[in-house]
Amino acid sequence: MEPAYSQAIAPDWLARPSPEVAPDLVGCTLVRRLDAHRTIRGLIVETEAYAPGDPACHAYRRRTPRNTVMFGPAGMTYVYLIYGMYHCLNIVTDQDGIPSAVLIRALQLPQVPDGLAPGVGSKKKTSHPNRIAAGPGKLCRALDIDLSLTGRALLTDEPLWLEHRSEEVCRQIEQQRFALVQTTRIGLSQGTEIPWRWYLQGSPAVSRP
DNA sequence: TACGGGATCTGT
DNA sequence: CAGATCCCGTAA
Repeated sequence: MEPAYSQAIAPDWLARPSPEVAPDLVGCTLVRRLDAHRTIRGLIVETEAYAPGDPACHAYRRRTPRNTVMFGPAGMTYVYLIYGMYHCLNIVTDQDGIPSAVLIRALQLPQVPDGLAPGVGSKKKTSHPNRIAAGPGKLCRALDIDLSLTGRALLTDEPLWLEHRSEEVCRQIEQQRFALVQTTRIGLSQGTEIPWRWYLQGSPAVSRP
């Protein structure tokens, strides 16, 4: 039988302003279906919000071919290429017509996905298992996410979907065993003062504590 | 059509 | 702290 947490998060739950959704997504699970036999689950431990009026948002100026999915309804993926070599995964949020998204910045993986990490250009040392998805680019490399996965619905018959916090994670956050920390976002040249980054304090997978 | 910057990561 | 590496937004 299906465990309760295998139900995908519904688009309605994501149809709120991204600065509300981003902290709520911390502690939720991102699921990557690679093929019929392989599924990767990662605990979301770090997110950032991007919203209208925000100079760091890709949709700040206007609608373009790249950012057009951000203008659509919540519950879709928005993947883009950065620095010619890394991909970043966003969750589209808020009402249809309001361009906003949540960047998934880091995952805590239960185990190293077989044959995927640490990527094509493998290094001498294998990085710490808990840091294979510690950062938006590393996360996409670990889960084999590229531009072909942009504009996809987050549903269980799709390559990617989200699941709500487990009872255990809820308990740990409520009891403040995990503190949800709010800070400024990383890697920006504009909007650097807006505190729209959240992470689980104490998680070894956070990109920059 | 041309140009240059970017929500990153790694090794020095 | 520099380099890799390429898509895409902007200007011309």
